[in-house]
Amino acid sequence: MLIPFTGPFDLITTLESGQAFRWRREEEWLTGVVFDNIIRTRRTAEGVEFECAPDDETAIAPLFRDYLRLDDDLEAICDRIRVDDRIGAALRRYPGLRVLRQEPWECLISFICSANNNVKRISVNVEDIADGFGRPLALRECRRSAFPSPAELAQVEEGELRELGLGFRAKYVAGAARIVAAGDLDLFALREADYDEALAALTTLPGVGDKVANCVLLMSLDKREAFPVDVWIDRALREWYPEHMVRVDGKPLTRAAMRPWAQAYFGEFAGYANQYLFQGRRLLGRRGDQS
DNA sequence: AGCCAGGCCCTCC
DNA sequence: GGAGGGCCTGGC
Repeated sequence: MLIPFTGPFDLITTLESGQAFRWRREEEWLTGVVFDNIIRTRRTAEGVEFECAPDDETAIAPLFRDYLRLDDDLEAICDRIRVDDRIGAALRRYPGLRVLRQEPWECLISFICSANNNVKRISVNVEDIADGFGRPLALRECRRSAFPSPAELAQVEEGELRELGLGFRAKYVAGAARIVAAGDLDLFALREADYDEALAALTTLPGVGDKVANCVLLMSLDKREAFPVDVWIDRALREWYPEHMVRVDGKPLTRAAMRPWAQAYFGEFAGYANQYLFQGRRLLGRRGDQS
């Protein structure tokens, strides 16, 4: 089925930008698991082509379109965040890169798993959680698993998660699952809450600090002003905005201070700026200079 | 061998 | 509020 779309959108770059961890690529095709479906998709000149299972494509199409945020006016957003030539260079380098609108629950657990971890192993962790405790899915010869619901994951012991290789994150995942499953935190309700309230709610969860919370807020809870500061953003800002990264006493800004600075500097779509800065700096490598 | 990976949490100042 | 250290695991 085709989702018609002729605007700016780079499907491969977006799905491989480290926002989501379950997409796998073969040539121009990407296969992932969203909305309890295996989805196989590619970009064409006419739009986004996809097939899915087990649900009907007509049922999944609007959800998948929403997931890809095709209704966001990307050019207008980029115009808003292009406040200098430094962010401007990153915007030019990755045309069509979008921020996803993911499922909050999986997004939350994924980024709890991201703590002091690398993208490759995060992907393995998330896949192992699904294979271990989620429903099996099939699309043609492809076999994957749905991401387990809060109720399903809440029944899993920390020890079982450690056996999967989650390490110290196992305790956080198990703890967060129990809280969400118990109804003590309604993730979807946070889409209606304002940024500060949603941030405060998320950071009550174990394993969720400012960085993880901002990832979940940006990538699944509609808070486009969210600005997660990780090691890559830390490097990007210090290298590209050095004059703004020193306090009046001469000491460097802490990460806690970098976020509000960036939100004020880039404005209401700071999260989009974050994604372009992240992409730009991450692809330079650990010690790479800008070139 | 040692450091690093999309941090969080706890302790101490 | 801010600095420092520990933490599972795997790769280079």
